[in-house]
Amino acid sequence: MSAARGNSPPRDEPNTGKPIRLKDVAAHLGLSPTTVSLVMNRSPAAKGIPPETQERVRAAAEELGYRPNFIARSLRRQRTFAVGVLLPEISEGYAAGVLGGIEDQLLQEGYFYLVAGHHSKPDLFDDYLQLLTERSVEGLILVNTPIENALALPAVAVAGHREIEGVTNVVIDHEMAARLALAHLAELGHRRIAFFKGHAHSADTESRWQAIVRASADLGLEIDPRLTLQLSGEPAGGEFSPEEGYREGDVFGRKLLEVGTPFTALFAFNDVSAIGAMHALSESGLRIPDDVSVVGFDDILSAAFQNPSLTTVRQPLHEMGRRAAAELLRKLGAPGEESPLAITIEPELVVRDSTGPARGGG
Amino acid sequence: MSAARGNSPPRDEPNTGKPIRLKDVAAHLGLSPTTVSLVMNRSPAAKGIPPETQERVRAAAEELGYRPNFIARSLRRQRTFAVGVLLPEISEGYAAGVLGGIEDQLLQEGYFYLVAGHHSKPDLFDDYLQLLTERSVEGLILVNTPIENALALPAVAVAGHREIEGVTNVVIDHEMAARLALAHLAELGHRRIAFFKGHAHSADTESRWQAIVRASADLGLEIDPRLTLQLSGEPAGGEFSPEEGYREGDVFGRKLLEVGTPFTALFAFNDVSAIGAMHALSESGLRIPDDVSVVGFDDILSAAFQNPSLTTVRQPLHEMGRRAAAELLRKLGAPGEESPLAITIEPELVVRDSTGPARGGG
DNA sequence: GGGTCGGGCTAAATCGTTTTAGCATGCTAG
DNA sequence: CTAGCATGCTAAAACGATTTAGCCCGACCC
Repeated sequence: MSAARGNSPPRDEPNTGKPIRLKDVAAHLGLSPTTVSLVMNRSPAAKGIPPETQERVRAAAEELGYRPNFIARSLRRQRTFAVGVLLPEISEGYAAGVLGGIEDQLLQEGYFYLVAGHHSKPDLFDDYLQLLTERSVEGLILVNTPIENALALPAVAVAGHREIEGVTNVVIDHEMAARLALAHLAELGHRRIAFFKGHAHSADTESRWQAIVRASADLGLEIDPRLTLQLSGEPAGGEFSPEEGYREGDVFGRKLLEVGTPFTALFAFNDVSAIGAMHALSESGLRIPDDVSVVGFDDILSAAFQNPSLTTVRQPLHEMGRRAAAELLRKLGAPGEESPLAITIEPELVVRDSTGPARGGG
Repeated sequence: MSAARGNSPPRDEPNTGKPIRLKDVAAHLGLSPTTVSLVMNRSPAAKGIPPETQERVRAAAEELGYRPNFIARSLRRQRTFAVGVLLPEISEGYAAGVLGGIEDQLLQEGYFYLVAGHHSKPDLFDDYLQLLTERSVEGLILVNTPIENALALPAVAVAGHREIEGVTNVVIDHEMAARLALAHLAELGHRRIAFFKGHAHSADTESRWQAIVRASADLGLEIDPRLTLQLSGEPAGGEFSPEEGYREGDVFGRKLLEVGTPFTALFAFNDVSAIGAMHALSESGLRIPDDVSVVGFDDILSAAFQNPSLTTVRQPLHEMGRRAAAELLRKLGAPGEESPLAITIEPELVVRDSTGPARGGG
């Protein structure tokens, strides 16, 4: 016999053909699938298997290029290491930012995720919830997605609208946001500050406004109702388009001027309305920041590209996504435990060129 | 017996407890799992089952709230209806736009997808490729992701750098892009046009430049080498940051002025460099578009928010994502068939306020 | 009356793992 | 000499579907 030399047949199929199954490794070694499984998973039950055998198994697995089939494993263990993410639309800046953070955290922890964009249509929303559940995701992250009923799975919401039993909300610390922005303006000598309030149906509107009222009081600033305008655009269940917001800011900037009450600064509800207002103001011959300082909210990409660049309160979207994912994984790991109703994230003031010393004031 | 009336026991567990299995439905009906499976899947083999029984099965499934377990089904059928998406980073505008299109197309066709952001690190890239493969994705979409070797799965690349055996590239039609932009400028009377060329290692740079050269010739425009600047920033394997690009555009805008050769229009390589250049130009006292017209490329969100708003060649990112996904699904559906090496997408000229009639020209 | 046919199902194998329960074998202790 | 106990493994039953190969029974044909 010429093939008596090695302990494996002389055929050479390293990576070719079908993937290697656990059974193949076992057969290759003359062991049972059980043993191989035990070793590969470093199961506590493998303590009865001598180190030498374990080494043999691992070497064979490596040599044959064995990759466990995740589907089969999921079926047996009833774990998919996947979570579902529901959001209005990926290409929208807010959601993309948050999703980036979710992604980082999840992949780092060995999870994957399935995303469904419901385009703010409630029926699609239910459908996708159904589909994700069928795919056996272990938990859910809702970004800017209103829900009606309690969910069957552990869930975390970012920019959640309602409070739902068992769903943790990740929200920005509005108190801090208001304090940062107003303290900055106050320091620059501003006393007469105009405000854009958010849309009536946005979750953030009321809490942010309350925070502004409190912070103003703390800083000894008076809020003039004539300088407080409520943005009107009715976001159809979700976000409104940038163009819309921009135009609205433009309109409201003009309205502000029509009021006739003098002011030296504007704290807008978000960056798009701030940018619109900047247009309106500079078209009326006012110079920013010499005549009027403007502060936005969000720190969207274009905030830095404005002329002048926009001072704004940054929502750390990435961080919010990370925290949401981390919290969800914590819930998954500790099913019994109580989980917080809300997680607050600290905003950051980004000072750029749209704010400067008050004109008449200091 | 008091329970002799109905054909099902009087307990009422509609949704409570564990999910319903196929076996449960079968038991409930006194049929075999085989029959139920055949009916539920509308298998051709179910033609032997009388419509009446089929109706009974479907009614029971509905009543019990049966939802097939996707994992089990995937294992048996060796189909996951999932594809993997590799991209540098979600929060980057380009990738988010494309991903939005991918998402729309895939969900519409009943597929889900797993995303992995490799942050332009080649080792992470390989790891994720491995992980996605283990999860049995059926195909891959690479967004702005360079690969070295052929892939084991059907794949489509968006903004692919190299040509790889078996990978279809989705690319923008640079010929058309150049023609649109230059015809627009020519129509406005511009003859002396400055250009920013892309970075040396960007895949688009060369083909777009060639297209510009050809389109110029066709339109009877001369390209002045003194007015042709090559952007220098070396994007470390991926995209460079907006701030960087913006600053670079600023610098190159200034350089352009230093050259001293007169020009009435600038066609930049992308929007961020165009925006930077607009800054530099207006700081030097030139008015846009009265003195100089500027055309960008990409149509990023902030393009519309500039002052003046930027005329630009839009890359339909969403559409590119859609097409990529559609092509991948086609490949999956027709494994043998040859597939195109490239799919070209038509760009669109978005005329805004940064372009106007040439000053001296007439 | 026996063979054939087709209608209406079902048994059992399979997908690739994990996991529970236990089987040989040899050694030691009594 | 045998009970007891490690040691080193394995058989087989899950997980929840799909799918192949038939089975049983009654009707029809000659």
